Amino acid sequence: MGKLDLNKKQKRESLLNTAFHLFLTNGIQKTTISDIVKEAGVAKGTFYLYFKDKYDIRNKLVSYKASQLFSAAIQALEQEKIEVIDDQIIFIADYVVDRLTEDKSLLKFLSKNLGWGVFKSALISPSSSDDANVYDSYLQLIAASGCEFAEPELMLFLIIELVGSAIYNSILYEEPVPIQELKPHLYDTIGYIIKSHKK
Amino acid sequence: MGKLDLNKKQKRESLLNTAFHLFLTNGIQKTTISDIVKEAGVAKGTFYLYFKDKYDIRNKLVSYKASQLFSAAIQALEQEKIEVIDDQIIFIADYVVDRLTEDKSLLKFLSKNLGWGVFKSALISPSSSDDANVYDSYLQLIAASGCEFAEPELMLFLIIELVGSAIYNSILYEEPVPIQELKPHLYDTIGYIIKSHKK
Amino acid sequence: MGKLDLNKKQKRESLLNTAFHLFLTNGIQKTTISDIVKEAGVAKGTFYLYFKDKYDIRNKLVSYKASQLFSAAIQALEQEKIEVIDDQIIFIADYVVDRLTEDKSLLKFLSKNLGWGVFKSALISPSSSDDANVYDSYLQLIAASGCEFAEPELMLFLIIELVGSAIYNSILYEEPVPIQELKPHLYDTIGYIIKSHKK
Amino acid sequence: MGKLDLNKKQKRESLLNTAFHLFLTNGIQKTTISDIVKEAGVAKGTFYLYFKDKYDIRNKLVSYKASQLFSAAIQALEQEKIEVIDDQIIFIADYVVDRLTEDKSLLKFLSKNLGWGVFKSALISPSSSDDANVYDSYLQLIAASGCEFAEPELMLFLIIELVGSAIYNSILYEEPVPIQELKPHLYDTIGYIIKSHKK
DNA sequence: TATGAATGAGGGTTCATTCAT
DNA sequence: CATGAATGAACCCTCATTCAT
Repeated sequence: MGKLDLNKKQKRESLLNTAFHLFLTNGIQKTTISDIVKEAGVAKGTFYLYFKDKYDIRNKLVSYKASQLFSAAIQALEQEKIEVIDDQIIFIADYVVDRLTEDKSLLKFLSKNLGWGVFKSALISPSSSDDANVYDSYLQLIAASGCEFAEPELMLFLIIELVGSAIYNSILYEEPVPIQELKPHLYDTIGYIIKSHKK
Repeated sequence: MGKLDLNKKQKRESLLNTAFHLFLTNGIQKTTISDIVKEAGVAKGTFYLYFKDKYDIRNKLVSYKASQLFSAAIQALEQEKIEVIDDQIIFIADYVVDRLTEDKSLLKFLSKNLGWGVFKSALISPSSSDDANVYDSYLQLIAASGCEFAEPELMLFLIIELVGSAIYNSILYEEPVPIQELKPHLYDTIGYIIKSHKK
Repeated sequence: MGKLDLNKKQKRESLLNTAFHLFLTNGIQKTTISDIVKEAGVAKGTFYLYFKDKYDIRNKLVSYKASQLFSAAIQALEQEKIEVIDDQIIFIADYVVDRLTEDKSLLKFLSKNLGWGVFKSALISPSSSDDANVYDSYLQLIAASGCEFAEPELMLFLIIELVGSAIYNSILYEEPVPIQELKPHLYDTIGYIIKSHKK
Repeated sequence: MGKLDLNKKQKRESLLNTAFHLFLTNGIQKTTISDIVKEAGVAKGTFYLYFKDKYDIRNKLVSYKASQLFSAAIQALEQEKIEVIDDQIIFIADYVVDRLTEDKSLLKFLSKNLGWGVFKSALISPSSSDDANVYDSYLQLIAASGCEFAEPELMLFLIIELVGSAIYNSILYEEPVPIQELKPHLYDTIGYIIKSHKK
């Protein structure tokens, strides 16, 4: 990779990092392209060499951050010796919940922008080629579980939607209960969803 | 009520209706105050006599529309002879889901703006005094059910979040499955959540 | 004076007092008619029954307050036993300076709006008929002094302009020197102006 | 200086000239940014690349014009063979008064906006680096005069305030006397102020 | 590739004034 | 006399986007 290419990559990275930082701090609406390029230290026109507009860079960030989060969860799972698929999935959910409890800005950012559509496309075709394909890992877990599931995709969908939307208020506003109190009910329900999908 | 007061109420209603219509058609971001007043047939300054800004009118609409929707569901329930609390709640959920399936614009509008916080405040203290207090009705159902529930609020929260977020993709994009296919799983899970909260 | 007339007069007074208070607090530019009527407790239309616009009420206030200030100075002079005209004028100047040092808001208000034109018309034809004619009092002082002055009006003009503009920075910003330090130079110069006008 | 920089400077100048012209013609309050950019032939946004708001451009103009005026007076003084400091200062005052008598718009503009604070900062730190420091020139005159003065700054302050405020009505409204009639009294008083500050 | 000055439509908001009640 | 809802022109300012360098 030549020096110029490196420079190019650095500019892009700088824009991505800066945008992420500003999105978390001030929200997407209140972040302007001017803000991003000023903090990234590049000229305004340069932004348009790499991204179509503000929402282009947002989508790329959502994909990247979601992919990163789930990859880390799966890696952590591999360190553990959890055999049962039910427990494996709950472990991943718990990992993600904990991570988002620590990083509330990330929670806000992902919750507001991560629908099932973005989620699937993000995890199936990760932005960087060397990133793992998270959805594949999920299917492998299922396959290796020894159980058969009627509709694994639907099952994942239900879990994701339940968790994704319930933790938002619980973590940010402790409403209707704090996250630690919510967890048992959440994981209990996840357990039921999994069980009910087993053939 | 004098003629003037009547006129005032009409202006307000006109603004609310117009704003609702434009929010559904073009989205909130792309709807400007100019658009609203132009279509409502009032002067720009008049808007500011009734609402603080665009988000004030949105919040009032969300409250009003959500309250309306759930009130209708509860009224419909009263026409039926459903005894068991589990079935009553699922009936309400089903009524709401059907209504939102018919009116996808309303689905979009409410889904994007109706978090648990807004939801509760909307249903507990409805904007119009003659509106029913939906949350009270829920508590009455619980009380009349003959069962005791550990945490009825948390139970409702889980159901609302699960349904509210899952139906969005299913209705609008038939992803991962169309709503008719999703329903059995959804109501099955709701049933489990209710059961697990019974003392 | 009938009850209705009294009410009328009260409304007018209320508007004047409120406007004065708001002009001092927020400045004239930033005071709106809405602010005035809201604080005065009358309807918006009522304002236009008494005053043409914001600048009409300002002019009336400037006249009134200036007239009041100088009348008080002349009254205070009459309590003293000062014989010489030079000392009499300096006494008046000193009284006014002290009063404006205490009430910096009044200083700002008058300094910004009291040119020689407004000043003369204010003091020659006071708003209320029972108010003293300050300029007449000045001429009487001159007449009673036993001295003859070449151009008493010009003399007063020079004194007013010198004092009026010099004390502004001195009182408000202590620039270039605090008012107590400025006074001797000021009164010394006034003394010279008077002396040089004596025939 | 590149072509771009030149263009930039021209835009800025164009805005300054246009604003000055409009401020004189219509007053500052009634001049809008729209007016300025329209007449300057640039886009609205361009204004904000060079100035913060209307008052920013006004302050820069006041500084610039005042600096220009006094520099010219000092240059004119250098052409003359006036030895005595008293006469030198009166020469400068007279030059300024004559200039403002010719250009009544400039008189209005400076009188309304040139307090002692603005004045000093304008003349001590001129906007353009190649502009003379007028206040320094004044101090040099004092130093070269052979006299010692107790408080030269205070002396200048008194003269400036007296002249600055007295000529306004005299030039514009010939009140209480036309400027030619006022001059002898004015310069007489200035002479006294100078004399009284000599040690 | 990279720049950043320039654009200008259009956003939200204010407020003096009117007039039917 | 008094009201205050309604007006709507006009304001300031932002900011995504372009394009000559």
